[in-house]
Amino acid sequence: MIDLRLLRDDPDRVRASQRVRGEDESLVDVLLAAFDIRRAAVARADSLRGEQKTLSRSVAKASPEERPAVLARAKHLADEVKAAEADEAAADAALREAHLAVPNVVEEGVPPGGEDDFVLLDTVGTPPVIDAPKDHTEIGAALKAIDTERGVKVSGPRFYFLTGIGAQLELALVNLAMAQATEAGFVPVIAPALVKPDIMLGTGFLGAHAAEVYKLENDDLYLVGTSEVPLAGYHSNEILDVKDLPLRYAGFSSCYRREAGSYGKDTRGIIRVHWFDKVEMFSYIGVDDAVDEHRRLLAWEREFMDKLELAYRVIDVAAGDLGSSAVRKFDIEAWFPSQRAYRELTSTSNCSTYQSRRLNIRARGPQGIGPVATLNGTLVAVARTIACLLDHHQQPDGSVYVPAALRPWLGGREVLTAP
RNA sequence: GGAGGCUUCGCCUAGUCUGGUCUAUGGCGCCGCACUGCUAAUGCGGUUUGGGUCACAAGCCCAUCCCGGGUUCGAAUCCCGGAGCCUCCGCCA
Repeated sequence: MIDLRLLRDDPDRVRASQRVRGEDESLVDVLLAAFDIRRAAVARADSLRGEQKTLSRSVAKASPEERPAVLARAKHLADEVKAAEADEAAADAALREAHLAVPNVVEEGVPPGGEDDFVLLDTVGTPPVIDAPKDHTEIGAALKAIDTERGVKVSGPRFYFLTGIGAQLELALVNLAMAQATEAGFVPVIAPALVKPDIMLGTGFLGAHAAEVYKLENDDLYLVGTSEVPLAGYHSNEILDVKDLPLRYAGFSSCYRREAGSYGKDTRGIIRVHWFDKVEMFSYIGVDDAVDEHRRLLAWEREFMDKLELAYRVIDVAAGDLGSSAVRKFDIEAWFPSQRAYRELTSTSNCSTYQSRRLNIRARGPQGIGPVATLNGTLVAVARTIACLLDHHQQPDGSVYVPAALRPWLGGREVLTAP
């Protein structure tokens, strides 16, 4: 939900944001109009209610002779109030709808355009040169680490079992990520993967990407696609203390994605799956510090990539490819030798006050109560990272090299070999 | 799943039976001022949140007593529905 004051003061900035996102500029004017209509409706209902209050108080004081007349007037006024309140409610609903339809106002400097219009910020490491590289599905099967066949048998396409060293690899990655996050001052959190509708709506996932989300109809709950959702909801309807900011959480949870509209994409292996586990960084921070915090989240993501000894690049995602909550997004893409391509492994977004407004999260400081910014960043999306590790660190003899940082969590193993 | 109790502006609490300055009482905490070598104590004042008007000030106005409806000129208070918490019973791990 964008700041309506910003909209009123500088509607052109919001229009410009819509333009670089490739979205409808007229939504801005719809929102402006809805805002004006609501303000007028509120003013009218307020003043009628005020009159009614005064009049109804005078009923008790009225003498028996004047009472019938006063009552008659009061009754009439009560009808007017009722009508005005109905108008007010309708104007409120219209404003809300228009408000939800406008995505966050992008940060200055975000590249315009769509998926292919990203700007390359950095390239790290040298992609390994491998003769006839195998992909992670083949390697994972040989190591008895990934069982996609039985995943499909039991749960359907885009499901898998991690077994043996594969299961251990997940635990190792999660432990490594959690250790790094904890050392950086994040509070480790195990978060629920099912949330209520208002939380899902508040984080902005029921907008353009609603088709991506699993819903449990019988229970009116959603399966989260990332622990960003429960971590954003964690402080919903709360007034935080500015002294406590930034609040940083590292959430571990399972993540569920319908992958609607990605038919035929990455059908092999565990790069694109309906369920995976993830450690996500989440920050609540003062509005003025959000841009710096975004850079810090990116730095922590890079630190983790470095620990995994992967060749990767960092991109500044174009406006049209941002989620509705984000003002800016940086992705880290790691090298997959079997695909001869960089593929997204982590992603960090600055959501400024978009989520906190929807979720009613504020902070109290010396200057009173004000908005807070929320930001998120992936530390490790386990399945895809395992896929990358197997692919990237495969050896000619079929074994897989274990990055030094991961070894303590794998009983000191330096290579993974078939059991 | 069954029975009962509870939910008031940070926390605790008065008020609900008997609808009308409830424009919500008091305490704790917090903020400011005064007093005092310092601290503490004491005294005085302030302290829900959101919205409208407006300069995003002050002031004024509206809403807010778990949520949603209803009755009424008027609801914290009466009626209906829902949620959450607690206790007991049942069931399950």
